[in-house]
Amino acid sequence: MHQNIVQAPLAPLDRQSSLGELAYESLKDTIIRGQCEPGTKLTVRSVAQALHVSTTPARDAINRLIGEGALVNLGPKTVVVPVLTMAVLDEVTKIRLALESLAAQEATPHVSEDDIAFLEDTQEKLNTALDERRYMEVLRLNKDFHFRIYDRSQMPRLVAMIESQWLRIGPSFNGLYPEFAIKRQGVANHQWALRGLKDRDPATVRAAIENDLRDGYRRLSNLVHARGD
Amino acid sequence: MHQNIVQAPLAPLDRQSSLGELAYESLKDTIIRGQCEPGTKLTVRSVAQALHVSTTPARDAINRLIGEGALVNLGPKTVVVPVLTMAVLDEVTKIRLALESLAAQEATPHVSEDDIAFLEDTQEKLNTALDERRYMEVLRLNKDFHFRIYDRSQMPRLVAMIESQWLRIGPSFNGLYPEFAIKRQGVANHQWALRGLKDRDPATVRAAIENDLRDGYRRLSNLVHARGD
DNA sequence: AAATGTAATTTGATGCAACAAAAATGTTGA
DNA sequence: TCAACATTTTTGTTGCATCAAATTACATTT
Repeated sequence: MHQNIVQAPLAPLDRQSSLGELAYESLKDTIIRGQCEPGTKLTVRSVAQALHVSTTPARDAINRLIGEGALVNLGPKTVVVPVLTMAVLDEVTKIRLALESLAAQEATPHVSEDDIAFLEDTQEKLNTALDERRYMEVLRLNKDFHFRIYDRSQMPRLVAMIESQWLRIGPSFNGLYPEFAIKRQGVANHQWALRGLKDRDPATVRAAIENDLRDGYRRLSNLVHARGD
Repeated sequence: MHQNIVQAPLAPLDRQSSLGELAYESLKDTIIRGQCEPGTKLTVRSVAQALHVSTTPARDAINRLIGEGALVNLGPKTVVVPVLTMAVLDEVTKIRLALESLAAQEATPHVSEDDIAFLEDTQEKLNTALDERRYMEVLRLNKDFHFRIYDRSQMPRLVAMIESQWLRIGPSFNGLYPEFAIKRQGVANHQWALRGLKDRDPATVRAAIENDLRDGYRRLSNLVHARGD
């Protein structure tokens, strides 16, 4: 029995860079969107078939995602999209607090007028999307907001590490409860961060981001608890 | 012209788990020991030949190490052991401060009597090795000391992230200047950390580890600067 | 000599087949 | 009905041939 795990939301795989790279991007995108229900088994051959490539690029993509923690190796022949447990959420949150507050703090001196304009624009769109209950877009805009700041830290390795932490949490919620991921309270934190950026005050930006993460943690931990029924 | 890049210090590759896993461990060990001079090109075929495996496991190992940042992809067909620049050292140090201070702090409440005994024993051996100028062993013992603490944080993902930061710095010094990596001042920091662990005072342990990292940073940055001649 | 163009070689990527390990399935016996 | 066993299928791993791209070596010209 061949499970067709990954089919609908696949990019057509235009040929630009290597197939392994494209397979990785496509698979990652599918996972981060929550299109693969956590717990779903992934096999080399099913991924290869879904992406219309041979086993080698599929294997590469899976291995890479395992390395990032976006997939986990349960048994000897079972890789799955991990189900977020309370223990993992706690650990990832602590890691995120350490990394993202560092990025926010380091970014502050390097934020330009253009960055501020982009962030204000993004926040406005975010508010609109929130009003109109377009939650998937809210998630995307929220990510844009955060990473525009982090990018300015000029610490590319740090940004990559932060991304892989988001990749650990996203799959369990983005597809299932997008409406819970962001709420009104997040807006206040973003405004607070924007104020800190304009004032070029790293401590304020840091505090605002930390508060944003803590708020998010509370909502997510409620969901994890609720799921235990 | 076939450069035999990785030859002497290769483990014989006994067959226990997958070849890819063994190739990864062997190659990683070679790199971390500084046996591959930074800047050295690695090719799939040369690694495969050195490890007496086919190209597939060799490719897997290289890809995995690229993912971890232990190897970098310069050109389209050139992966090298990265040469540590000042920019990278600065970034990695900031990341390490964030991650390792978190690990030290979280570990403190979970440290047992056995852990303390191990740490004191390790520190004693470290002092001896330092006196007898067995610097490679000093490096190993220093790593044992730090990671025994970090392990107790009960945050396995965090520990893995810390390890990959060590992997970014080690290759450029362990093989070249092992005598500079640890000095007397490190001893005081370790004793300070031990005191904090015995008192179960997370703030002290955290401060001691941070100080240890900062001392290490000063020494390493001197080396990086000196190398610019 | 230095620059330039061309041929030979090296190299990563990719697909594929074979194999052994592990699951899944089916069957038997109580 | 369920547990234990045997069989079939699935699956990751590994090695290898092929191909196109990239690098290197070399010859030619200025």
